[in-house]
Amino acid sequence: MLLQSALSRAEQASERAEISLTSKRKNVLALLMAAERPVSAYELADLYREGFEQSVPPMSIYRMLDFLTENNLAHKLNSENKFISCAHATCEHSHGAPQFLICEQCHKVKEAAIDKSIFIELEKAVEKAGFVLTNPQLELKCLCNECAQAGKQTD
Amino acid sequence: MLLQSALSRAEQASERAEISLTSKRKNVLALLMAAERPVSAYELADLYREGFEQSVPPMSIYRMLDFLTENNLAHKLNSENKFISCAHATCEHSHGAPQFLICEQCHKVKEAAIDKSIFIELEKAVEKAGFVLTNPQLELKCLCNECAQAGKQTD
DNA sequence: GCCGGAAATGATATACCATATCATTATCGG
DNA sequence: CCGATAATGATATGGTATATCATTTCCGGC
Ligand SMILES: [Zn+2]
Ligand SMILES: [Zn+2]
Ligand SMILES: [Zn+2]
Ligand SMILES: [Zn+2]
Repeated sequence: MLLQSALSRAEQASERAEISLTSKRKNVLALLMAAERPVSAYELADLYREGFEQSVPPMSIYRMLDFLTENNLAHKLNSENKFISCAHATCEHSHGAPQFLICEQCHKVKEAAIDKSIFIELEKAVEKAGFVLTNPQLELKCLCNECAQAGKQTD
Repeated sequence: MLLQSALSRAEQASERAEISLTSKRKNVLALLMAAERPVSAYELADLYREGFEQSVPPMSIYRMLDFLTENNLAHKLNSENKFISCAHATCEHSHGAPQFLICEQCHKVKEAAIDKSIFIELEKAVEKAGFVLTNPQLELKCLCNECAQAGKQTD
């Protein structure tokens, strides 16, 4: 079961991060990991009820998500109003500026670090325009190869 | 009055674009231009009532915004759930992939074209990850120089 | 000018996302 | 055990977005 392996991964992450990952936070993280796609806070509340047979109010989910995102165990996709587990939640990989490739068709998301050279060029361009980059997170609307392929056939 | 000059600019834009820019759409565009910052559809409904002494339901505002964004006269900032007039609404400048620098402090926004070399590198990186860039629009959380300066003093 | 279809707008309902606030419970060192 | 702090629950409310059907406006053909 996906949830099972996600749980053990969340366990590992919890041990690595020296932070108070309570059982509910861990469960929310596990649900995010099992989802493998962005989910909303309200969806998580539903998933929690179904997966753990306990009702958790959305308000609490939001707070747990705050915690998880502050600790880079999860991310918020601002352009989607959804959340996703960090691709590096289970490795010690230090967390740089993330970049999300979002398939507009199947909503699969791939997280990667922003390419170093791109990052530097971006910073330069921003500075030139009279701004300072503070919280770089790129969310790029794409098609995954599968969906791009499928699209071509029906064109 | 800002609205007045925005109206004439909207007029120009309307003439340039060979599209059916109705008077209400033009008014919404004028309001966006006068705002000079991102505004929500519901804010626009309020502004419309105040500015033109006529009540327009949010639903209609959304539709007019759809039209304006489809024709690159306005843009939606997906990460803010707000709308902004296109910086090139009044020039014949063909519209490439836009990039928005958003001041997290004062919410000023600057629109610029994505730097060509950055765009190419982005496309390469995306392709390498098994995706195809479809609708490139960068929304970068920044501080404008004024706010960055102000921030330093109070640190 | 009248007519009929298409486009635009209005009206209403509803779903979904997010936060504010106060109450309650869990946790932990002393 | 106590008191402080952190975490969670409960409730209310606000903000954003869409679905659907009704009405009006616009425009070309007659
Ligand atoms: Zn991450
Ligand atoms: Zn896909
Ligand atoms: Zn533009
Ligand atoms: Zn600023």
